[in-house]
Amino acid sequence: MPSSDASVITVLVVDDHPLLRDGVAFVLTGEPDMRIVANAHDGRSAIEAFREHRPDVTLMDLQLPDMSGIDAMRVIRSEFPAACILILTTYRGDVQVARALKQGASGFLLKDSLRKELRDAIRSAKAGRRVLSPDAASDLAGYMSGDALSERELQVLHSAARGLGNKQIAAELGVSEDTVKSHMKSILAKLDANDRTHAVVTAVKRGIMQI
Amino acid sequence: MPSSDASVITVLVVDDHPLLRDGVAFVLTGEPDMRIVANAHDGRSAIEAFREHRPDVTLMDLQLPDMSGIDAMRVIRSEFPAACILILTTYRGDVQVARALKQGASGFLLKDSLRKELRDAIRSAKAGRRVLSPDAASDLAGYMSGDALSERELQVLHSAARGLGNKQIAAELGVSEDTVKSHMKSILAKLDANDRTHAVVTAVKRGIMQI
DNA sequence: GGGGGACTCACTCTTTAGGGGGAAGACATC
DNA sequence: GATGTCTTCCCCCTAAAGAGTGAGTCCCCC
Repeated sequence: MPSSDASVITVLVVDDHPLLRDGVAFVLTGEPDMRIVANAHDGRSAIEAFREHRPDVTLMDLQLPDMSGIDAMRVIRSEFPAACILILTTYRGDVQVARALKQGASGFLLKDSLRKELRDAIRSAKAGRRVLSPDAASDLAGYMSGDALSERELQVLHSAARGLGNKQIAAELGVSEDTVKSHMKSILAKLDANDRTHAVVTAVKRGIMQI
Repeated sequence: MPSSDASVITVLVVDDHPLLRDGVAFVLTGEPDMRIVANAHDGRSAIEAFREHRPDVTLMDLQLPDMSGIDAMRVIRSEFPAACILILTTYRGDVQVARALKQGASGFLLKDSLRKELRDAIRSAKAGRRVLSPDAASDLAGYMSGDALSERELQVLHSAARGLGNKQIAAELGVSEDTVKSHMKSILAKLDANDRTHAVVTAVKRGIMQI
């Protein structure tokens, strides 16, 4: 999906914060080899904007009002498998980043990236290279290597965060209370948490879970 | 503390995200009556920048790497009581906003404010008016009217979020375990939570607490 | 085929959490 | 003075959580 002018990288910016979009615009202003062709503030408009403009590079926030950036990316890449999408993330150590990379993101950038990093990232993405913010990359390595919670454990923790007791969680998941307790023990051990409250907080801090 | 040119509003931007600072710069570029005289990425440099430039209006993020925006504001206003400081906040319903207003902030703006809102807010602040983002104002009213947690209750909840049990919290606060239990009962009632885990999650969701 | 997770369930045990009620002093407000 | 909230503390009780230990079935990978 080339742009109309082969020498210019066309960019779509997807973020729900106008000021951040303006910041990107500011950084890219004056760069002769890139041009913002569209902005979007949510997932739906991002998908529409992509269909209309076929940008070379899309900067996509993970947190959008209507859907996650990952879902928007999935839709776009299902239609345009060659779409080049860079994830913008606010928080260091966001576990979503790993999921996004698995699903074809071209890389990710912390929102507190410097101007040069942003410009370099866009050019690298256009060139087909994977782009990883150095700061974020170390975090990624951190929780990739660390004890990851299993799917079932995540389900248990999510239910616990909703204020459910072990018995209620067991009913919800269709298992025995002992099983839930067993999962919870693993969770506490993996997260090095003192109790379920601490576990939820730790998981949120590490980006393992969103609340 | 007037600027060198009385017809121009001098602005100091304090935020740890370069892209957001650039966004503000982008929005203010082309406005003949305002000029960014300095940027700062943390509290310390914000205070220094204020001393050096005496801006008419300061845009201050609440979350800074080295100290809270409120602390930075307090230092600045202790030296320059007439300092005009607008709080920038990312999250709707941030309870910190109420505290900032009490301590002399000129107003607050959500970071997803539109360009016009930002420009208007700066001019209003310079003119001595209080500025409240409409969206944020309703949130403010919401948790002002709702069952607010007392200081002590917040302390208990914070300790609980760190994985402490009632006994440990009691030791930390220098009170009896029964007192902590009593506070926790109030917390659960006020937040309509099933247990402490749910209470922490609810408090974070409502912006009452940060983790 | 063996090792290692993940998921499941069971048992016992101690500690903790949470619900109920009551009460007192400090302090501000009306 | 009365009202109300905050903070502190006490009693009771049941239900729940967490620690320890063991064990069965999967399934994947080496």
